[in-house]
Amino acid sequence: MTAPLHEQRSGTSGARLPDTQQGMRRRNLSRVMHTVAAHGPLSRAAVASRIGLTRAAVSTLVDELIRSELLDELGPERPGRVGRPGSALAVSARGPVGIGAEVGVDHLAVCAVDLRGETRARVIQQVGNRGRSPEPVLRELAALVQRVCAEVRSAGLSPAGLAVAVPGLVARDTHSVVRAPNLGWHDIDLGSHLPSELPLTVDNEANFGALAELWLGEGTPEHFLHVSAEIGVGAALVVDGRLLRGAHGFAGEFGHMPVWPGGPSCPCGGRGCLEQYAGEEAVLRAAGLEPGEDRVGLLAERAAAGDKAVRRALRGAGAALGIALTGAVNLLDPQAVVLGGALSRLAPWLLPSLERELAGRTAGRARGVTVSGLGSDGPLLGAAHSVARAVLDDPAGVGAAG
Amino acid sequence: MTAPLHEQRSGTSGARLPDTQQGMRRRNLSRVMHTVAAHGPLSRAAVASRIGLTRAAVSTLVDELIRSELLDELGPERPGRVGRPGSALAVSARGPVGIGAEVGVDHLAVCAVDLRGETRARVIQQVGNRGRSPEPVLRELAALVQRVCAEVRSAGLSPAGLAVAVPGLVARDTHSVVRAPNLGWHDIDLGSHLPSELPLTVDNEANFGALAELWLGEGTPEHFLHVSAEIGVGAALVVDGRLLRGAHGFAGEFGHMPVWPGGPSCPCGGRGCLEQYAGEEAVLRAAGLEPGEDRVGLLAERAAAGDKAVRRALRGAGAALGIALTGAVNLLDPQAVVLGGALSRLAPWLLPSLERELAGRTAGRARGVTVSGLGSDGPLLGAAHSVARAVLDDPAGVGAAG
DNA sequence: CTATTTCGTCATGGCACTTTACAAATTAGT
DNA sequence: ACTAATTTGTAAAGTGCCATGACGAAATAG
Repeated sequence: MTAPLHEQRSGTSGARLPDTQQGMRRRNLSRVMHTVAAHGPLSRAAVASRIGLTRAAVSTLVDELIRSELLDELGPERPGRVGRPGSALAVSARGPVGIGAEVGVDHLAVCAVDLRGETRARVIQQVGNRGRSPEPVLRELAALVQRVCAEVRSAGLSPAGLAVAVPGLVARDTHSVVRAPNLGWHDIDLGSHLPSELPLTVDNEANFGALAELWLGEGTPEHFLHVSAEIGVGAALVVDGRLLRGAHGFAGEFGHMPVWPGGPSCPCGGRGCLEQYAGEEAVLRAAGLEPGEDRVGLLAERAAAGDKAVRRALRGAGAALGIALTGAVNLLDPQAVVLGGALSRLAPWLLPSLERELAGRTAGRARGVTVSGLGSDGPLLGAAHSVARAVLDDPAGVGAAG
Repeated sequence: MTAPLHEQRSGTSGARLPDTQQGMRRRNLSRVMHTVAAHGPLSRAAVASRIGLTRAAVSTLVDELIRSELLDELGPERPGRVGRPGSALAVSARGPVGIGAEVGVDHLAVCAVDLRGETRARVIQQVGNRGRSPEPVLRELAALVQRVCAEVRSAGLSPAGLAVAVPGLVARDTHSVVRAPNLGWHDIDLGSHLPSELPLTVDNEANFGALAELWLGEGTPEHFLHVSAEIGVGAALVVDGRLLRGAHGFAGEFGHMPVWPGGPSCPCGGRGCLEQYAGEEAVLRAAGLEPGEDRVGLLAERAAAGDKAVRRALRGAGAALGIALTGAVNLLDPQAVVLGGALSRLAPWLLPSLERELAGRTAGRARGVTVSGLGSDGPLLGAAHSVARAVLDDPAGVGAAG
């Protein structure tokens, strides 16, 4: 039948991690948590049959998770079927929470999400951060984080980690913002400016936005391309439910796909990059608008009002996006393409020309282009959820502390 | 009793495979095999310290592998250091072998590779397959496979599986060639035309070529983009040592990246696709040559001889490749770009213009472009090695049969 | 020639899951 | 209403796998 042949897991040679019984236990604890989190209240027996372990084994796993306050026993299920009713288990609402933070060009935001995925606290502060030096911005952010932490702690929750979304490139596996053109930051190590009592993660906002789409989006598949535009145009590729980060963590530079290789030159050194057609500045210029405060809102408003120049500008941007997406779709064969961030607000006017280019150039092999329902909340929610999911991925790591 | 294990190690929700002690054992057997295969003859103690298990545990694992004829005990190592010398272990040269096969446009090839990576048998047959119907071609291929199997069996080896590389699209997790334009095949199920006593894998030749590069290439990283051109232009992306196959298994359609979106129209429905500039036909036309027998050889010969038109054509193709690669590199941030297949023979004349475009458009962020040393052997070797590596990945699956 | 180091193995023990058995709680059937 | 059937959760015994600690074997160092 279907041969297992190709299933090479970790690519290549040599020393992978050893497999010990403790590791096995940890992975099984994680499986129980994920299963309960994903499929609502479930009895021990239901969990057992879902993950393929015996009821007895699941019982001991569940005991441990309940003792760690990661699972709650809700009591007997309403029967309905023959046999003794199971006792419903649910992910605890009073366990650890993930803290997500976002540094935007004109705002700071922090929120807390529990293991069930519920947002338990949230603060947004409008600030013009463009060109401001990092220290005061991060001091303010740290204060907001402390406020949210205090709030959730008083509700009996314990912050398990902090994830920060920034509009710029972050070096892989570090806390360093290599460059964030819209903030004017270069080589800033967030680790030294933020509270150090929480495990810290720093990543690009587009990456967190894509993860939010994966985890929270309605019917989002496990393999998709997420395109978002705030000021630049970013993309994030999710493969098999995992983010593709690239060798240096810089994957997703969609803004500099060549669209018309002979076109206007771009600060990146290239010519005719996507950003020259679909970037915020380019669209504003093509629409004949002055850069102002809420630029995206302005575009959406004018387009909705029927402004010819604006509509033409957005059609052009959509076409450029379509051409760039053609390349990406041909190369990556994603199950879906999702437009997020500012693009989702402008989608009604972008989509027609975008889909025309994409469909025309891929001759029916086109994948559906969908629009994110998360709006501008994606990165913040993705950051917070990434921490919560890290707990689900290794419950023992947190349970030990508790 | 080969389990159809579906080894999805998704990062996300729900029911992954359970972790049992048997699974642990299997994974540790695999680790031992991989370690010995990758790092030459090794003593039990050396393996133990490399993979993090105790000497005692490794001893039992090794015993089992020796009984299965997957490892050989070579005897005491030459000392040199203080202490009792270890007993060298090596991957067996008389265990299972992987059978690789290739259906080319003008040849058929089959080879056998043992667990050490040595090629133990090999047959090539020149045949013009273009436009020939699948049945006779596959009958011939099956005969070659039988010949190679007989040959290795008489040498005491046992074929563990068959992997076939085809120049076309293969539906994910099937044995079906969806379309192979250069052969003129559509929806052909290879499973029903090939010997069924061996576990079968069918995949695109570009994919196998990339895997060969990963496994056999000198200093090939775990994250790279492999571009190969035979008739079309294909690409394969390796991430973390694993092939990115896409939602439907069609990832890597590099030939239809838009390069000059207003350019000549392409059978795919688009305009100005890469294939219109760097595809074999396009290059021959631009060079003013007639399509003939060994077209790539002809191009290389004329270019080497200084033929102006040919050189100009190749410069153009290189530039188009560079533009298309710019997009891919920006999007994927690979550690390297490798040119394989026909491109490696033509590299001397393609590279200058290719690198000029790539470097210019990525402003120093360019990754090195390297040329594969495997030449046209890549796909065949990749196929055979994929079977051999599948054995290393799950020694228990084969050992049970032996 | 002895002390030291390292290797491979054996016996013992602990840990994680399975098997088997059983009591508890519900529905189905008479 | 009462029994049979079914399902759940738990407990006790069993199995498999690796860790620990001890030992003899085989080399080097002094």
